[in-house]
Amino acid sequence: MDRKKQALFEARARIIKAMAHPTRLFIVDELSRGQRCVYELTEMIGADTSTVSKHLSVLKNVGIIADEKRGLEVYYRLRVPCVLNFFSCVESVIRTTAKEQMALIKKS
Amino acid sequence: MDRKKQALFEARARIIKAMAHPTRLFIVDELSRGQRCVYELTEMIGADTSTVSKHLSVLKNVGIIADEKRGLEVYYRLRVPCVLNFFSCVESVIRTTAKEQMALIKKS
DNA sequence: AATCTATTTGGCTATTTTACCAAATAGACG
DNA sequence: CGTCTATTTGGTAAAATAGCCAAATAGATT
Repeated sequence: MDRKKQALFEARARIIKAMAHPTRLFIVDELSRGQRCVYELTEMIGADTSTVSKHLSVLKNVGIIADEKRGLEVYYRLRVPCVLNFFSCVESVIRTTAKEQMALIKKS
Repeated sequence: MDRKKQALFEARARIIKAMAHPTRLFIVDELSRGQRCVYELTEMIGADTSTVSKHLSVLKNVGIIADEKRGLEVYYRLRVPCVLNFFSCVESVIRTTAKEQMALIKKS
């Protein structure tokens, strides 16, 4: 694998890694329904504000979400909505696995 | 966030996390072009065989790839090809970010 | 200017992930 | 049977991640 290809896969991994956490997936899902500020998300998630803020910055750093300050609150929004497509594929991985396990159970 | 919703996002994160590594993205990409055995992948990747084997088992454990032993070799194949869709979205995240940075440079 | 509010940052610990080496396993083949 | 080959597993050290608390910031508001 040459240096260029390596760099490509590293760049891709950085973005996918940003999605690879339940809380951050929740945030992406929630933002797909509109802008939310930090304390709205914090309440729904039920973690420390600082924790939520850090999750938001992970998503922001790779460009998945964007923020905008309005008054005291900072509102976040989805910048690249196609990340929602991840979900349908992920569901299909889950379904495929479930189906196979079902088949195994029936056999035994 | 209730327990059920939490579990859903955890299940999804587990699958996305399996993709969140450059080497594993390379493997997925390579397997999209056909079955490969461990030493073929190891050669392309240029890491220890045991390292590659472990990456393969991460992908296999969540059901993204499947294996089949033939003779001495173990052949791996993509079980849920839709994971390739991740790439196009990831590219669009990269493109969006790049465009914005370009705009910033022009302004200054 | 002082204070209050929403958010971010720094610091710390616990946990997880990764990579390599060495050793174990599984099966093919002389 | 013993050996050779491809792969997996166990062990370990280094690095990355996640969560909380406390402290710092940035702006509004009085």
